[in-house]
Amino acid sequence: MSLSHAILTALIDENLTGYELAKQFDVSLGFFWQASHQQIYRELKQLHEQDYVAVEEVPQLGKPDKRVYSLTAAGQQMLEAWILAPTRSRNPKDELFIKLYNVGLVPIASIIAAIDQRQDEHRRKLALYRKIESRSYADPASLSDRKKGIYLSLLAGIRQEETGLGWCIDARKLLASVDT
Amino acid sequence: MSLSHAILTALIDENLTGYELAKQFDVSLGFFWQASHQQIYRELKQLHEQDYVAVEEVPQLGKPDKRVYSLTAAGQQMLEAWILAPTRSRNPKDELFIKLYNVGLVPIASIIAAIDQRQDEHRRKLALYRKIESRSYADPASLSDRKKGIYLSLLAGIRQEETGLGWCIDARKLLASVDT
DNA sequence: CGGTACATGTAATCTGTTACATGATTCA
DNA sequence: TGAATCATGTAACAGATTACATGTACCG
Repeated sequence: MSLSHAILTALIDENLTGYELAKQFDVSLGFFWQASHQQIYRELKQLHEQDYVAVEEVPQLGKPDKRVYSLTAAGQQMLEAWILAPTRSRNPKDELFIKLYNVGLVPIASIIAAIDQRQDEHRRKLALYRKIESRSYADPASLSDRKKGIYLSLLAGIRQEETGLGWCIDARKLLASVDT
Repeated sequence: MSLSHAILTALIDENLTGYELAKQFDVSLGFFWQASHQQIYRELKQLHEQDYVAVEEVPQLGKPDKRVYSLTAAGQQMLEAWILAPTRSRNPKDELFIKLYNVGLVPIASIIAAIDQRQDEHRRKLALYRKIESRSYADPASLSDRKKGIYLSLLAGIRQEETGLGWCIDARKLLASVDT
């Protein structure tokens, strides 16, 4: 599965602890692939058993010892092979649409409330992504190759949020004609 | 979880067998919530234990007996309560972006191939959604309330695919400036 | 004194995927 | 004859979520 590949990807540039990886998965890569710390620790254990990552134990004063993970040659090879393989497309799952199939069953206000909630989420994410864009990716053509790839992910995020936001507005308009 | 709610939603208008439900989950509702027949049979068993659905066994000639499921009053109440509750937003997971974070690690042609594959998927889905739109939802304002909800789901699908398709085209352009 | 950050994990449960299993009918 | 459709399921495994568990340090 792909959590392992996401972890290996994060380890290309820097060596990280499980804790630091979990934080990475709350931002950046985490915009497109989320994982909890429990998943990450479990996955790191398995990656280590297969020698795709190496560990260095770093004792610390007053804190638990750190376990700093780094990518091995085998790990990088595995990652490269996975990139060449066909990409599995995610099956979409969105509760909001199940709710929309039930217009007429419940007061329309409750459906509209769900759309408003979604609209807020889109707005928050869009603001965040645009901030990152203007800070680090203002001139895409002059970016390094690696940054171009990351920029394209960000661009996909921006457009998805814009599309979602626009849809929320139009959905509200159409639902205004529904009573109850 | 929401598979149960998707099943109850499908049972509002018609009584269905597990097999028929599985087919529904390949189209319509399935555009936004996918499930395999194994999941559906398991879920139906649980829904029945909780009395959210009722079963009628229908003997058939030459075929295995059918088990036709219908929504109970308790099931409908449960569904209504769920619609009123806050909508959990799905954590996004898309392998393609993990691959994009690795531009520079592998020949760029392999990343472009992944984008082309995605572009095809968008095109296929878009063509399908537009066909459904022109057949059944050409005049949104005149639809029944229930159909309006379903139409909005379809509209979201159409826009998502359009956005994805546009992104693929732009991604290809930017990656044209990357060598190797 | 309470909350947040640092830092690592286990256990139980819930979902999802893949493979296996059966058997009739219809269409090309 | 072989593939597709109808119709139901079990079993094993993989992946994700939620709750539990521990303990220090620093900031206000």
